[in-house]
Amino acid sequence: MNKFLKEFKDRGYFYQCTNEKELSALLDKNKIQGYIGFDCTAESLHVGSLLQIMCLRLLQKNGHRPIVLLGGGTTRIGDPSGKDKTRKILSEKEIEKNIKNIQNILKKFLENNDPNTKPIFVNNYTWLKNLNYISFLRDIGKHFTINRMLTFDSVKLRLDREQSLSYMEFNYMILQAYDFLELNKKENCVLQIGGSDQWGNIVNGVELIKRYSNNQTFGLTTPLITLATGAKMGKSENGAIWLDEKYLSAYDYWQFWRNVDDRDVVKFLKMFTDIETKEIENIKNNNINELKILLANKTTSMLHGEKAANKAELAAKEAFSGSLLGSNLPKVNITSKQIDKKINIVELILISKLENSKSEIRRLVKGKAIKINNNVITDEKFEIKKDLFKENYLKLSIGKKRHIKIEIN
RNA sequence: GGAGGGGUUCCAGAGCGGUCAAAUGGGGCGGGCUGUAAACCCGUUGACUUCGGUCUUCGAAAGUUCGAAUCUUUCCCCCUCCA
Repeated sequence: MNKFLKEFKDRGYFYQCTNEKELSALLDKNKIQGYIGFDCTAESLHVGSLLQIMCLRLLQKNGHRPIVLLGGGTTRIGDPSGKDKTRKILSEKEIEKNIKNIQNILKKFLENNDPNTKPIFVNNYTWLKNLNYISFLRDIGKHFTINRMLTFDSVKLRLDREQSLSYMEFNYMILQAYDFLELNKKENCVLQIGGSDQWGNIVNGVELIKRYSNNQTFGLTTPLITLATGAKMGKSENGAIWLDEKYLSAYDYWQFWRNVDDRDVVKFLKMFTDIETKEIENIKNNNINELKILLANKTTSMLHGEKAANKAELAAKEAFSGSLLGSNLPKVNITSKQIDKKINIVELILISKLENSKSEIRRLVKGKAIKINNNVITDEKFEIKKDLFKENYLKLSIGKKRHIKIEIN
């Protein structure tokens, strides 16, 4: 089997392929262009997209060129795959903003200087916006039969549940197929990778290209990743695990990986780090907590840089060891004036923005969840005095996992 | 187009004139145990509070009533069955 495909499987990325044998042969013979499309509905990507990104990196690692397709056009329509309801349609401005943001994140993972594997970023709006309805129907539409389209899950499931599917959404798969055709023509792209829910859309593209230009192309899908607990990956207690520092700090990102379920650690090392699979086999019986730290360091370095990862690790050590005060923790500033006004613990937490409900903070105090410099605060009227600040800052903790540094300036 | 059923707090789902800030389960949060894991146990889960209470919530608006999530009217939205 081809080296890329083998690793693709070893790492747990593989779910389905349109023609594995021939794809393997092609990859042995040529360096190719492969693409993944990213939806631009959200303002940023979260870990749910990380597997797709890793696929592109693997492609790159094997000397092939990744193409990132940003769905500026298709996001204006909305993919019905896996959705019960029509999504709200975003404004042009929002989509443009999202594209920029998402592209910046992807660059962190894919940008390099090798002319052969340097990623190509394209926005399908550039070709979709100019389509002429009549000629599109004649050239492209004639290759699709309604009979077949109705059998695809994205359509079938909606119809089975008698949930309405607009004509606009119904066309989504045709547009995605057309994207593939366009990339095949323009960039000689012969492979589309996507999540398992994209299978129907991908197959449509492969078939369209076959009929339209008689070129052979391939589709490859990745499985839906579920956590050991059965939950979908990507959400945490505090919301989505964003890949954008603006929405989730490097420290919190590191914490997300540090806190994965024991049963998921090795799987995630394979999926989300560049550590060679052989190496992972060798170390997989090491201390589980060491492995989690390794996972957190690797994933965080990849996204936020090694420096940020090291800092997060150090901060975590300080936060959880209990002895040090945690100078590397995320910090919130407070003015000397604010303290002179005699603020209490509730107000301090409000300032820290860790919580924004006084009732909730009072509840936490009652539950012995609040600590200042590792000492439990039991009185909600506890006054914040200057002598609590050692070397200009104090450590504020909520529960076992949330720690920050409050600094006077 | 005809006939029914329904919209309740993060989700599912009970309540069907006062005892309802609203059962129960899930999820979340906190505590305990531990390893920043899992499992388990306990507490908590609208906001504000001088901890006495106060204010805002049960699709939207108006009304009946001393009192409404609960009754009436109109409107909006969903679902099921028939055509």
